[in-house]
Amino acid sequence: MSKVSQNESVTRTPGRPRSQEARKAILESTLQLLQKTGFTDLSIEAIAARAGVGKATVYRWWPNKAELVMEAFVTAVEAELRIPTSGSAEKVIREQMKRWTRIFNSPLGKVIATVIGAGQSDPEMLRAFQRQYVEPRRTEARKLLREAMRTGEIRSNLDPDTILDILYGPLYMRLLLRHAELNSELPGLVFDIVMPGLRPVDP
Amino acid sequence: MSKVSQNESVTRTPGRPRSQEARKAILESTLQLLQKTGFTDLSIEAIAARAGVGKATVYRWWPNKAELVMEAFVTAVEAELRIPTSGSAEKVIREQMKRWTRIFNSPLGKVIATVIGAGQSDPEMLRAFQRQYVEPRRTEARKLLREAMRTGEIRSNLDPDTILDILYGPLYMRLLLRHAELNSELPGLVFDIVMPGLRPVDP
Amino acid sequence: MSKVSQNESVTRTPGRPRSQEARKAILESTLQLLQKTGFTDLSIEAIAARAGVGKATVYRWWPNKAELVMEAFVTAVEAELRIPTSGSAEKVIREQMKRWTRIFNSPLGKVIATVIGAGQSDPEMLRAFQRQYVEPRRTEARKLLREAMRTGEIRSNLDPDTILDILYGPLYMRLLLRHAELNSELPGLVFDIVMPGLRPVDP
Amino acid sequence: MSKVSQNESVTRTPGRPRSQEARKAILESTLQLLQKTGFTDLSIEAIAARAGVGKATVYRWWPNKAELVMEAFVTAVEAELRIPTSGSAEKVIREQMKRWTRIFNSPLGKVIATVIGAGQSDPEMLRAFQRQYVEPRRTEARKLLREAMRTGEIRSNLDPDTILDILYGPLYMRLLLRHAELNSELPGLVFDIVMPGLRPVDP
DNA sequence: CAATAATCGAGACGGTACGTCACGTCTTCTT
DNA sequence: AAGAAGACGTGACGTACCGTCTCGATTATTG
Repeated sequence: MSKVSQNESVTRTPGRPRSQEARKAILESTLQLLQKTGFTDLSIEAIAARAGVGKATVYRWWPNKAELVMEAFVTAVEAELRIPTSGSAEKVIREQMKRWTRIFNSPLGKVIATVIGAGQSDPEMLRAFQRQYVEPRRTEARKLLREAMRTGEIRSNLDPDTILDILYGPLYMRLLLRHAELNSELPGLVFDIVMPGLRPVDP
Repeated sequence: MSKVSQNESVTRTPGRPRSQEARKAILESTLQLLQKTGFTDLSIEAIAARAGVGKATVYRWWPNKAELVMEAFVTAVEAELRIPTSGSAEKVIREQMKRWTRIFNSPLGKVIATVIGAGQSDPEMLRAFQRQYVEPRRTEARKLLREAMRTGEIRSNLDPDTILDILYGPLYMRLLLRHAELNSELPGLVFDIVMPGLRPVDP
Repeated sequence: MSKVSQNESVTRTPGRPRSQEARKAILESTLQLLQKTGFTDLSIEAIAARAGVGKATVYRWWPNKAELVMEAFVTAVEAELRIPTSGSAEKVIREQMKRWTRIFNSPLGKVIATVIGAGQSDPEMLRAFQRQYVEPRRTEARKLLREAMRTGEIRSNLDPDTILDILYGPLYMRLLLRHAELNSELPGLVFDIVMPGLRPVDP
Repeated sequence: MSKVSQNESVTRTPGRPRSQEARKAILESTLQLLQKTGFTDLSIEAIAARAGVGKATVYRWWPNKAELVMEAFVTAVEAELRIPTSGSAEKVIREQMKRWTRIFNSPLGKVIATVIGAGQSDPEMLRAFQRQYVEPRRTEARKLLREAMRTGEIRSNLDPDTILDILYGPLYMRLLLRHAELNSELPGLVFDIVMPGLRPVDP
């Protein structure tokens, strides 16, 4: 029995290790440039230049612009991914919708819109977006709804995903189509209209 | 009195008139290439080549890729823009949602998603999309809803745009995020959940 | 019978014609950079930049650096390619050797050495060098020697090319190996040593 | 008395000694790649990879590609550098010229041409070539010629270097310009033409 | 019916960014 | 210390499109 760290032996790869400074600088300048130029006009050349990094270093670690933007985006969003509060499903969802309305109106909202937009020409990007952003939140939200169904807070014969799409759809639609303002009152209005349809029919 | 074309003061400009063959060929190849490559990878160079047209001819009539795509899109969508049926608001909207679900699943759906996607990096494009596609339909739909409010079919203290966003939001969300299937049952499910919240409270 | 220029009908190709300004600027900056940096360090990027020309314009007309350098070289050398004087073979060759000694010591000499040097790693370049530079001069020189053989000025059982290699070999050797000075006296020294072996044995 | 290594003051540096396997592998793969790709396309990256060696190991011992190639070249040529036979100057030189004709036609000839070619863009390389290859042989050849002048075998008022350039010039010229074949008969032809000019005038 | 004028195709132009390759240097662990 | 492995910033490669610009040819209206 030795003091060798068990099977967590990290087995360092040989060679010079990846520079964390470079990685961070790249992700940061990606995010900054993304906010001012949009996805299409965003060039790897400019990202590398602003990060003080060789272009090859970018290509060494990210296969294309989409993956790089996704990682930059996820890194920025990470803190926001959790559903923080607890309480009745109704209260939690209401607050969560308000929170995302604020996020959609912040610079991050522009990035989210850009990522979804880019995903329309880049299936890989859209898949990454689903996997890293949509699905984690959906999973938590579905759990919340199922629990609410069990307790009788909402009707139990509904598909959780459909409910979520009805609640969040208006927010995304206004984020992406910009046909109407995405103001702080919208979540409340939406909720008030939708809620009656969710409650059990007979008290 | 001369053979001047009557009073329909067309004031033909001198010089060779615009070639309608070229115009059609350009719009058609734009649409075709758009469906197979997405907006970003769509190049004017390729459009002109496929249309058998000089590049300058494209640039003479459309200022940029976005406008060209918009015109190609609107030309293709034109027939679908009207709300055809009449009857109770409930019935009309229900059918209209089903109809758009079908369109979203057709090749045209891909084009719509592409146009919205491109709009995220190109404000001009998004504005053209709103003006030429969203607004005409909204206007008709708003009228329909206001009439239904007047007759007491739905509650009168609601914002028509919010209602429309709740109904169509899930469709657009699935079109753009592709996180779940956009099948023919969705409109019914959405409608059944939302409708109770729209009806007048006390019978 | 019309005044149509016969079959010399130039049949212009369609499209914008090649820019002669660009062509000249490229050849000139090639020559200038070649003299200061050598072949290896000569970059198409730098040539294009100095010529105020797009890189693609260079690549449109020359497949690689070697061909470009060859054309620049030949353009510069063109005026020197003729054997100008006439008289006895002995006198003509003697003067020609002196002339090339001067050329080898001029900036053009550096270019010639560079071209031959580059040819060692680039067979295509060497072939172009032979075709465009060596062979034209050889042809004239061979003719001169054959005439001198006919008149009995030099022995008739010798291979003209061998004679030329003996006479010019020392010049090229010093140009390329730089092991000894290539001064103005060398041609005379070489000529005096070689000449006895060229004259008919018995008068 | 200590375990100090005796008086054979080799003063070994501390640390791991240089790997002779690595050195040989590098020189060998340099030579092999040189024969198949030419100097320009020869990359340190490829040499190191083929030798199974880290790039830094190459750079630790050779400052640049030119020096590395020179050492590889000299190592290969070393055995050929001596003038082996003795006898009359005429006979020795005649045989030496034949010998180099054979060498020039062997794979080594390609390497020599490559080295001279590379030297045209790399003064350092040319200097190394002179120092390590040209000069040693010249020194011996000059001595031979001066002895022949002393014995009256050849005229004494000639510059040995000029003579050598006349004799070897044609060989180098054909090696480098490839305008004519460098066959085994050439040395004899050259020698027969040049020799009369070397012999004393009056018998 | 010629002159004028705008459009057409073709394709060259000066640019910008692409994604790749090798450079020569560096940082890690191993020998 | 020297080794291999391999990441680093740098810079040129050759390519693809950008949007603009000449060309000659074509097709209309105007004098």
